[in-house]
Amino acid sequence: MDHIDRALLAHLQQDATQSYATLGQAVGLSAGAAHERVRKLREQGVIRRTAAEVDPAAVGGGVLTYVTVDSTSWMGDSAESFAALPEVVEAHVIAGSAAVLVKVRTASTGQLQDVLRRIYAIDGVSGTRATVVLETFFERPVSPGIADQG
Amino acid sequence: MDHIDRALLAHLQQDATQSYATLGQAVGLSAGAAHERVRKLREQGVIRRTAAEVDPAAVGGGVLTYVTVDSTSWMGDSAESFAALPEVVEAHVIAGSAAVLVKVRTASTGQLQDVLRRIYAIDGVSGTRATVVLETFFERPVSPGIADQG
DNA sequence: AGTGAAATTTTAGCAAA
DNA sequence: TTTGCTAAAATTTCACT
Repeated sequence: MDHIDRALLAHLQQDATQSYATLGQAVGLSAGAAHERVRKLREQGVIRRTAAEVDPAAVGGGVLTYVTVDSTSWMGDSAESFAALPEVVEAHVIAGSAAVLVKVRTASTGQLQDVLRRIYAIDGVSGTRATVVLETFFERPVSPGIADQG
Repeated sequence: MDHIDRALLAHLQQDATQSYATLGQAVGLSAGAAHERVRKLREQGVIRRTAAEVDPAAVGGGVLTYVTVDSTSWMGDSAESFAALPEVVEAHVIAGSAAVLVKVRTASTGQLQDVLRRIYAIDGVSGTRATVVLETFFERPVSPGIADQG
C-alpha cells in the first residue's frame, strides 16, 4: 500500500467504470500495471467489491433515521435479528448507555414506526430512541488519503 | 421503475463488474435490454455512480465513531465546514436536541480526539458527544425490494 | 421496449526486461 | 513490478421486431 495504491483507490471510489488505460494515466501508470495493482488490492480485500450506488429516495428509502437500542441483556450476538429487517442498513454495537445503534431507511414515518415495533420485538430489547434526519449534508466513502496526481 | 429495474439494482449493488449478458440472464432479459435499462437508471440518477468499496481499516479508518454536535446557532448551512474534515464520512441535520449528527472514521482514538477538536472549532458549535462503535454487525446498501429471479 | 448481431473497446494473460 | 503485445471477452451501436 503505497501512495499510488491510495490514488488508485481514491479514483475507483469516485468511478469504477473507467478503463484501466484511463485509470493508469491518472496515476502515472500503464494500463497493465494499473490492472495488476487493482487485482492485488481486490485479492487482499482492500477493495471489498465494486457496486452500484443507488439513490435511496428512488427505491423507497427517503426517510433516514438513526435508532439507539437499549437492552436488558447482552446484544453481542443479535446481528441476525437486525439483519432480518431489510430497512436496517447498518447495525453497530456501541460503547455507552445504549447497546446497539442502527441506521434505518424507510419510505415514510409510518413505515419507520413499523420498523421500530419490529426492533422492539427483538429478544432483550428494552427500548428504542429514534432520531430522524431532516437533511443529509453528505455521505461519502472513507478517504484513502487523496490522490497526488490526476 | 418496475420489478425488473429493482432486480437489476439489487444485482448491481452486489456486484457491478458482471457482464450485461450475465446480468440480463439473472433478470430474464437479453444483454442489450439489460444495458439499455441500466443506462436509463444512470441517466435518471437512480444509480448515482458505480464505485469500489474500500475496507476502511485498510486505509486508516479502523475506528468508527458517531458524534452528535450541539450548537448555539442554526447549522443549516455548515455543510462545507464538516466536509472540510476528511475523517467525517457523513453529516446530517437531525431533529431533536442536538443539531448535527456526523459519522467519523479515524485510525485511532488519538486521531478521533483531534477531529473532535476541529469540530468544536466550527462556528456555532457548543459541544460534542462521541459514541465509539465497538463492533459493526453489518453495513449494506438500501434494499430496492429484493430480486424476484436469480 | 426488446432482440440479435456487427463493430469497437477493454480486459486479462504472457513474454521480456 | 512494469511494459507491450495479443487473444478473448465485453461494451456499445444499430437495423428490425
